[in-house]
Amino acid sequence: MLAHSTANSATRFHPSVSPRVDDAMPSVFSPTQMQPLSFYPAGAEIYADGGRAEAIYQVEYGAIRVYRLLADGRRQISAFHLPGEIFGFEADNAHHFFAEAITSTSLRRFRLSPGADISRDLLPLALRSLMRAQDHLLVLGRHTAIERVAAFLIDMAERQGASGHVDLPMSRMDIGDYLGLTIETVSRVFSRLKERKIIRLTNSRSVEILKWDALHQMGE
Amino acid sequence: MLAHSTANSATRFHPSVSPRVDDAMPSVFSPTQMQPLSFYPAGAEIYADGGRAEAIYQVEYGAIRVYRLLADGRRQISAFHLPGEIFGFEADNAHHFFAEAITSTSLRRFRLSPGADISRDLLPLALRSLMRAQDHLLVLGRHTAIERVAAFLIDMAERQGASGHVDLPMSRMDIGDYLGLTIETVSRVFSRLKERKIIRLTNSRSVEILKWDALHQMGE
DNA sequence: CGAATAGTTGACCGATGTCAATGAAGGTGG
DNA sequence: CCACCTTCATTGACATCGGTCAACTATTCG
Repeated sequence: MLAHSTANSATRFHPSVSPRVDDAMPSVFSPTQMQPLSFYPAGAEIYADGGRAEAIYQVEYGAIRVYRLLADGRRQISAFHLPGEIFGFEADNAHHFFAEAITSTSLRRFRLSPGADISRDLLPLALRSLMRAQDHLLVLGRHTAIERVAAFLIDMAERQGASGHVDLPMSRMDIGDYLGLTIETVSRVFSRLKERKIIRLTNSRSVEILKWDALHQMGE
Repeated sequence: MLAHSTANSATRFHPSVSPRVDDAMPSVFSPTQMQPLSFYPAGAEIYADGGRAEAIYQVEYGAIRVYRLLADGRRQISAFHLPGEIFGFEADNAHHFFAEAITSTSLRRFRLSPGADISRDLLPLALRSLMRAQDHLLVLGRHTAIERVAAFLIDMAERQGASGHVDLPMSRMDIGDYLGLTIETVSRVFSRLKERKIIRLTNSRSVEILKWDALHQMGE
């Protein structure tokens, strides 16, 4: 029942810090708190369960997975994060998750200085994160395999601008560990969706949605 | 695959409002925002999906279930709330869940006036709620039936003071809809735990934990 | 006391997991 | 640039956990 074999083999990588400030992505925080960008290669660890939580992160480009591990290796990915999205809040000052770069990724880091009160900025982000987690609870608790994959594809499509084309930076194993399925089941569901002409795969990481309505019907 | 048959039969009940202010339960909010108590009989609706969200609630006594419904009747309970706990935050000003009293319940209601900034008070509550949702994600995504029930019992025990005795105000169907299982599976798991002398049932709603360690081993 | 509701138990079934083989894609060194 | 190797994805055969359907029991509420 090992969900994956290389969970702890993620390269512990000291991120190189760029002095460049990219202003293309508007930040939710004041410019005074602006931080330089940090780069992480694919698989690099952003933070680990048990570490001190003293910052939150915004994805500049690339993609992040945030997950927990059980003692026997089962893994639950609680969220993926795409460009513009902010992650890393905790209820106390310790991390309770692992966060890793899925592909080559650049992050902006915002220190949470103990004095400053940024609850006004943080609350809407925390609430959005809560809503997303609760949406995901419904998927994991009450959706079938094909419904889970449909919901996942719709979500990814919407977060990427809702064009017909969806990029999947993550592996089948990542998708399985996000949806509570095995890689085989994820793969079979993709095949069934292809058969039914609901999606088309350019390659295994690039999906074209052909029947948006059919997908919506399953996914929610 | 109907998860329950009476989801929408919850009595729409106009709560009677008591003028009494109970000061036994310390509030997280300033006394000026103190509200009188509202009483709800078992099954009464606190709020419904789609309604305006203009308050949050603290349980005085009793128990609450917060859930979503799918079109075909499948239900996912995202949380139970016990005395002292606060629920009802939303990312926008609309509810995206149903909330019902499980047993006869009393709530304190805190209006969220549009002007006042209570993000300082709300943030830690929202973060705690987020953590709980993420804990539950792991249970639904990667735990077996027996592990789910074990985790549930541990959680309920800890929230009730972690003595050996656990009160379950909710039905087997509620537990199933919380854990992503059917009532039959929940019942069978309880029986297996009884067989193995890990728990004892005084009656179906009252559990005594006999082997805390065995339960912990399964539940996390 | 009787009816309705909730819970338990059993037999069987099916969706998804497991194990294994094959195919496709991407990275590396010659 | 190609050949090899490694990793990832797909597909098939089979096993299993939990769901479904049904009968029975226990509890609660008129």
